[in-house]
Amino acid sequence: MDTNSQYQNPNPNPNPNQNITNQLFDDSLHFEVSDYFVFDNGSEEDIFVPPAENVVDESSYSSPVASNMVHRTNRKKYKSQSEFKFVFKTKSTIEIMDDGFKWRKYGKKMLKNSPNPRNYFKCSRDGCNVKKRVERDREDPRYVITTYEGVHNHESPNCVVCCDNQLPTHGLILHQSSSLSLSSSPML
DNA sequence: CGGCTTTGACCCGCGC
DNA sequence: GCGCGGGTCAAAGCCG
Repeated sequence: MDTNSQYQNPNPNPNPNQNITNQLFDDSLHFEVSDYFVFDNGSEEDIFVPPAENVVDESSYSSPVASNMVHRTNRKKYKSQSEFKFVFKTKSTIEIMDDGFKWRKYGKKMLKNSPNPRNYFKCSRDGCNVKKRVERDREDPRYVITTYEGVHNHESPNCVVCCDNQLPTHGLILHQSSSLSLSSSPML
């Protein structure tokens, strides 16, 4: 992995879908972030929270600790693990959006009671254990549900604007690559 | 040839 | 205790 090239390339995503992504965004931003949810204990698995409950709990901002990341030797912590989690739902025609970070896909799973597969990604940066899950809303396939777990310990390769007035540690970040990312901690 | 995706198998938490 | 279901691993194949 040539990590240096990531930082030089404003659009590091090698995914073939990237071409589609850029095309879509060039074509009048066919997506919108509809909802987002923040969980800090990994205790909430049901991401289909009614919109009225889409409240960002300020307690979630209490300094996410990277050391809570699951070590490979302690695999299968699952729901009991305590690490930062951020879920948001996006109205999009594509599933894999470029959020500025470089992800490696490591799994795909068909879920029960859902016609759509769930895709599993890890941040490909060495030492960064952030994970991301992407799936289509089983109730409304027009929406893509993205779940971030963990905290990036590095800066996004192509961060342009950080709007963090209301989200002190989880700012929305716009990228040159035409989409957005959600930063779960102060960039290190 | 290196990096990435795919995919089947395995692992383990949780509910019954 | 058992089975189900979700998360992860890792080998194989693909692609630039």
